[in-house]
Amino acid sequence: MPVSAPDFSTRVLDWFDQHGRKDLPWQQDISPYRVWVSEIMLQQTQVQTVIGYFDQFMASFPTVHALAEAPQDEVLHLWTGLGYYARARNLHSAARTVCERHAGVFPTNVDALMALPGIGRSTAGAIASIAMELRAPILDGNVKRVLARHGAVKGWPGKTAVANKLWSAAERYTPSTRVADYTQAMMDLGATLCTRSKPGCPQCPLARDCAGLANGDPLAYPGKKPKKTTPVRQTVFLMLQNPAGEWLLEQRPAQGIWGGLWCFPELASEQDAELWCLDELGVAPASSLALPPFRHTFSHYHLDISPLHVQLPALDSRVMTSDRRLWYNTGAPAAVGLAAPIKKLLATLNNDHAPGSLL
DNA sequence: AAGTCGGGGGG
DNA sequence: CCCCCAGACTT
Repeated sequence: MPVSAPDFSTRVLDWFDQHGRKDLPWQQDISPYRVWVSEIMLQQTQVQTVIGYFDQFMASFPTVHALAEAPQDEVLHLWTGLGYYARARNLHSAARTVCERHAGVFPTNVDALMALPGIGRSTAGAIASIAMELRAPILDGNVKRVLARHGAVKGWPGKTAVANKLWSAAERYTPSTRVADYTQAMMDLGATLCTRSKPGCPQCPLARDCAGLANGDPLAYPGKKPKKTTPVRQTVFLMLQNPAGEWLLEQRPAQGIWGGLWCFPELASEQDAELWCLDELGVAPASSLALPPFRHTFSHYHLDISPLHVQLPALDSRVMTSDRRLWYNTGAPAAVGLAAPIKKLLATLNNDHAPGSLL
């Protein structure tokens, strides 16, 4: 039997009042700007991870104007390690749009929010409901799980037909009062109670009419994404160090992996190192040392990285004629974005400089 | 509809 | 190893 929408939302709200989280950083001093930044950071990223980034980002860019006026490198710097860097570039771009075309005020309807880069239907619904008390549904990973179980909606939500059913349920149950609390409640319910592998059905306010539970296998919902083999790619990180101890980094193009971040030059093979140095810098390496290879895993492929540490002789200043190259000083790091394995390698080598190290 | 885009936490 | 996370965008 279908539940009446008021009954559904009332039970969810009552549960939230008693058990929901209300002390997350972005739940304080709620504003469209703060909610927007948090929702972008939280896309495909767990709460615990975002907690380590949100306050620092807001301290650096307290207003949408501050964000709009910041250099992109600084935005990416504060995003380093969060992943999905297009989110940061889109956030920056959207901040400029809000300032230049909306006088610094966020639009107050879902369609106009969705017109901003990086804001899709679910994020627009979250901003509208949480920050503006507008009746707008969301459908993030948590809500998908709650609704798929409650309605026994079969299939993987990546399929349009399945997503449409879930959006329909989300729309139906979203109340017109206390929408902000309801939205927070549904995400919280999915994140803390209706979890992927160990749902707390006995404590759930929706257990009474949960079709997935009644079917005897709530874990079957939502359907799983079809898996396929992840390919392995190889690369060589050319870790060039000048006599001052600085590292040569290059900025990656905006499109593709690690867009806009700064990385070591990449080679197809260690054999290419000497030629690269001669062609690009006009000098031959003073010495080189292969470091232990390691694997970096993305969502869609593995990257086997072979770091090659190369010491350079003194060289002239022609190297820096490109604004997409810089000498990175780990003692006084530039405010730029670094890919996670680059950051890790630099940290490792710094530690290895401790007394007794061979490096 | 399928592919791309990170990094990390938990089982 | 596996799964997927307060998804959006491009092709």
